Amino acid sequence: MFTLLVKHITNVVSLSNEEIILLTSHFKHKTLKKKQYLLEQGEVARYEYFIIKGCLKTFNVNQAGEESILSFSTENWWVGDLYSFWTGNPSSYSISALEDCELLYIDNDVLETLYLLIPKLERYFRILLKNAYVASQRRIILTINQTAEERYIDFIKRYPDLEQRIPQYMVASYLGITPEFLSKIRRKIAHKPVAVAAAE
Amino acid sequence: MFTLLVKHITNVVSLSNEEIILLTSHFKHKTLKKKQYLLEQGEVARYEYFIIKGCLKTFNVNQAGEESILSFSTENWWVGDLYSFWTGNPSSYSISALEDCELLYIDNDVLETLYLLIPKLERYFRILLKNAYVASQRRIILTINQTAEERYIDFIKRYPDLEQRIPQYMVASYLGITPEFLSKIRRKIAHKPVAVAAAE
DNA sequence: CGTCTATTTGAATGTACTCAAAAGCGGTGG
DNA sequence: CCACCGCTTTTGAGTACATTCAAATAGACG
Repeated sequence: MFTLLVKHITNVVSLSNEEIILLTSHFKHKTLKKKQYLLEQGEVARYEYFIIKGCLKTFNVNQAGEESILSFSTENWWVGDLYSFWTGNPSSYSISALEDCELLYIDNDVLETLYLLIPKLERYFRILLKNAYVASQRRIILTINQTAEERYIDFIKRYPDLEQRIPQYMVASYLGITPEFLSKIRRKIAHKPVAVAAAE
Repeated sequence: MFTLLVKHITNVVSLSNEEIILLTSHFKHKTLKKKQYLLEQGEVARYEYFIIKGCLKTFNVNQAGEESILSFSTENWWVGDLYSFWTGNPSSYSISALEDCELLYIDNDVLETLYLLIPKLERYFRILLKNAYVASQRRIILTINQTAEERYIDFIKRYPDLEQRIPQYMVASYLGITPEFLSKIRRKIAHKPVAVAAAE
């Protein structure tokens, strides 16, 4: 059950067997059916989740009721709202399952105390956070200076697997465009499929 | 010289006097004149900089030669390219001074070894990183589902001081719009200044 | 004062959205 | 097995948001 998780951590920092046992003893297992929620906007986030199987979306619903998808998360990634946990403020995001999911989760307060017992764990999360931060910086640049068509081509190149698993209108929401417009982009690209390959 | 830096760190984690002395002994001081570069796109980032005085921009220049400003940084903030340091890859960003600057900087490799001597330092940077990540998530949501006008109003409310210090065409670049269009937004808002206050 | 850079203005154009409707597609029940 | 239902995707017309290009003003600085 913990294989994927332990592998993911020890790829980044080396842990002793004792540390691995201590660490995994604090995780719990959870399954989630498609469309179920892990976190609802307005709640305070208490847990961080590691995905063994399945796919989830993190999204924000604004005052006008419009949904914006911040991210998709799949196997071998963490999901949760760091901001909410850290500040104790209600979360600005909801998280829900796009497929049936299998997760491991840990209480954020327990995690903080574990940092003291296993300092390398703090390093592991600092490094993950750094990667996530870098990726989001990249996405900002992409969003502010590329057209929707360029962003879509980037998306399917970067996440070819996700493109298969996720309905198109959600991809549109992630890209910040309407489903109608994404449909038109796809039609346009289909007529010159070379462009996608050439963009390598 | 180290007052601001030490204050900033000890606001987040408590350090002993010995730790403070050890830490500050590894920092160097640097001044930068307006328009000088701290890092050029393509270089590998070696240092993290803490800003004592002044203002800088982090930006990317794409193949077409268009500049996109990723962030502005001022007093009491860190600046540097974590991605470049972490991967050893050339940086995708340049950093340059918008005003004469006074900085403290530390070699990233030295910083990594200091983490082992002062574990709390790792916590400090993890927390900073978390805040930076959260802010960039927020900006993504803002960028994908708000119009340029809404983003501009958000910007001047969030960074009223920056608005004064930074030329308008750079604000436009940060917002991902043309300077001409920002000018038109400002004219429009000027006619109904209530909107800005009402958006509180 | 002149020069250089930043900002404003306007017209024409392109990019993306809204609204309405049609077509496609996967289940479910008769 | 087919008919129907609900949901996703596609299409098209009209509109709004944002850009480009060119030119006029305004500001900063030597």
